[in-house]
Amino acid sequence: MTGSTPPQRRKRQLPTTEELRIWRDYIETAEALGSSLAARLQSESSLSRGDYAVLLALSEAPERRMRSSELAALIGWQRSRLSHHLGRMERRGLIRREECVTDSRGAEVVLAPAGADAFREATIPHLRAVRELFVDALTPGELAAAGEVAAALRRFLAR
Amino acid sequence: MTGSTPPQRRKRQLPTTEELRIWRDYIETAEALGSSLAARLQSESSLSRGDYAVLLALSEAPERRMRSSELAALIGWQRSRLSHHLGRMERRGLIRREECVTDSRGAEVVLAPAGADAFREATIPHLRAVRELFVDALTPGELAAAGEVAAALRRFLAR
DNA sequence: GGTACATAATTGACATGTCAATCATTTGGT
DNA sequence: ACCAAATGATTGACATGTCAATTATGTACC
Repeated sequence: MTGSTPPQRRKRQLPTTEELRIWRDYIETAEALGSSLAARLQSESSLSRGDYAVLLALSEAPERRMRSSELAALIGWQRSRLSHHLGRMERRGLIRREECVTDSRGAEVVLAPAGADAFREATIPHLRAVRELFVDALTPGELAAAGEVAAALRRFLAR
Repeated sequence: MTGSTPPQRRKRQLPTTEELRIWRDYIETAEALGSSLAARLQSESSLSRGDYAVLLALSEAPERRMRSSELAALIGWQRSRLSHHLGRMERRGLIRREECVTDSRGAEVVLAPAGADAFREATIPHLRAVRELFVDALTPGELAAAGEVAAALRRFLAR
């Protein structure tokens, strides 16, 4: 050690108490919201948030099918996470996996009828929950601010 | 069905496309930030975010000990989650559990020396990560807005 | 055409989280 | 004092998530 670090320098490296308070508020609130939403989804539809994300992506995909790694990228999951989750969903009959014609390493994930049904039934309750837990809690200005904050964080993270 | 729902009515119940976009942005960004932070903590210190939350609370508690359910309430966990987690932390020597003198149903969680060490070593890297991933991504105005949004959501959720 | 490397996806081991059930103790009402 | 209900905490079963290793196939290049 060649000398002590002056306080000004430390302040540039580490968050202030106030910044830290906001961070904790931010992340804990988002996590609490996430679990509330997951609990409502679970109780109202027998789908988990993960199931819902997968089924939503497949519902919107052309032919209701998608390459496994595209799907992973689209919903932002690690491939191994998706693979495990698809295994569970396949056992429940929500999706099927088929070999890919153009690349025999690849797999295509296909929305199964039971998956489409489950998704359709879950949609309205899920959207209602988003409104009740998130949208209704914020003024229009706060909502817009939330969007800007998320966008800024996302840009920075993807940088 | 007695008739179709007029659009005005649906709009009051379900989020608009734009509101939904903001919701997804909000929750996915927070989750991505959470896992980035967890990954950095893990690689720089051998503590998980859960470990860190428990050790932080204990570090700040008088006598560095706390009743198990107080701890759960403080960090916002279900008791069973805490119980499982404490079991794992106890096996690693980070905390100890002692019987409570005033209530023999209860347990007290005590910060163990190894836990205090691990926490101390993890703190600086963790705070640095918070700054680099969160604080540095936002302007002062955005930071304040993030705080207000979190507060509003929290008030509404706790209502 | 064969070898090295990259890519797609799965697997196994294990950490983490949720839910419902359980157990022991305390508390409140009579 | 007694019993019923509430409380504190743990447990078991199982769903979910991460990491590193593995398998199989494609691609580049000499």
